[in-house]
Amino acid sequence: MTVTETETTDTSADTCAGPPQGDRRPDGADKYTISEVAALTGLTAHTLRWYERIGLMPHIDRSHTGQRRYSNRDLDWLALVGKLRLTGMPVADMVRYAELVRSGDHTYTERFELLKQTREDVLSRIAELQGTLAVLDRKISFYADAGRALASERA
Amino acid sequence: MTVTETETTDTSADTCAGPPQGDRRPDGADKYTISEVAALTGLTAHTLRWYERIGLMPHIDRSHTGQRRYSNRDLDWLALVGKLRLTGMPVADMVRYAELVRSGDHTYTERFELLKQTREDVLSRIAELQGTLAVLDRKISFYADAGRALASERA
DNA sequence: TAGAACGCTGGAGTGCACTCCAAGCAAGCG
DNA sequence: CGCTTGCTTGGAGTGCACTCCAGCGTTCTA
Repeated sequence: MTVTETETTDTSADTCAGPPQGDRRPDGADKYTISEVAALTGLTAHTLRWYERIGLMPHIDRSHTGQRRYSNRDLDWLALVGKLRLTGMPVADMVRYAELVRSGDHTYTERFELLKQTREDVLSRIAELQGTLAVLDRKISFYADAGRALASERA
Repeated sequence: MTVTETETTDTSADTCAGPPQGDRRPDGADKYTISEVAALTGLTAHTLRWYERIGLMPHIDRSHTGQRRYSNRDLDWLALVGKLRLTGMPVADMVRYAELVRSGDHTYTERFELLKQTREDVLSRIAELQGTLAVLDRKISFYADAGRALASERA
């Protein structure tokens, strides 16, 4: 048996997290221009082309005149990339992940490790941010008290 | 009444969060060279000088030969800056905050607002990261399942 | 007192993630 | 047909946050 999926069935599940980017065309009629994808993803056309150049995107279908035509599959991939970007993962690492996906099923373990590592990173980043919240709250309440003191002084 | 503190009594409280950067000299004997401060904060000497240049640090005391001599107060400030940096606040905003502190007590409200905004930003960043965790976990369990399937196939 | 180690300055360089530019082709419209 | 709009390319430019360099002076250790 071979697990017949390369980031398709589960990336479409991925999109259930994130903004309700609903306006998609049905599969088979899924041909988006670069500017449509830009509007859908919030990335610029420049960035989309750049992602392709650096190998973060698979090669995108072209129209008979050579213009890019993105598919729902591409949109799914971009949604995942968007999530990974939010984790703070460097672009180079995302490119590495993309390469693993392109290389086929035998890279499952490596992808698994990469994602687990990313998960750890996210967890510690959250902890870090919660640490800053504590400091922020202490300072905020200091200034709130100072404000109250000043107000009562004026009264 | 005037609240007689300019980021001193409460920044020393701030340091209770963060790594146990204990090896401090007592007040009065608190003169640190730039490389000591670098070791204490994890910043490079370059960065410390740069922080000063851009106005993120107050002017640091100098020895009779013109070398920087940092005080405990400076260390406290650096601890706060470190925390703000962890929030992802841009350096320009930290400089703005530093300017407010230098300008005196009448900027309390503005500092308060800035910190509250930062707090909001941190909160939404945490939420964002938790969103990415959901996606990561889904993908990780996909690969874990795939790994199990492959293993049972070999059995 | 020699030499290593540390510190000073202004300014240039680095790496990342875009971001923009110029020049040109292609499609749609009045 | 001309005009606008959208897309193409390789390569150059931008902004941020450092990071390093050259050339010099100072301070510590043997």
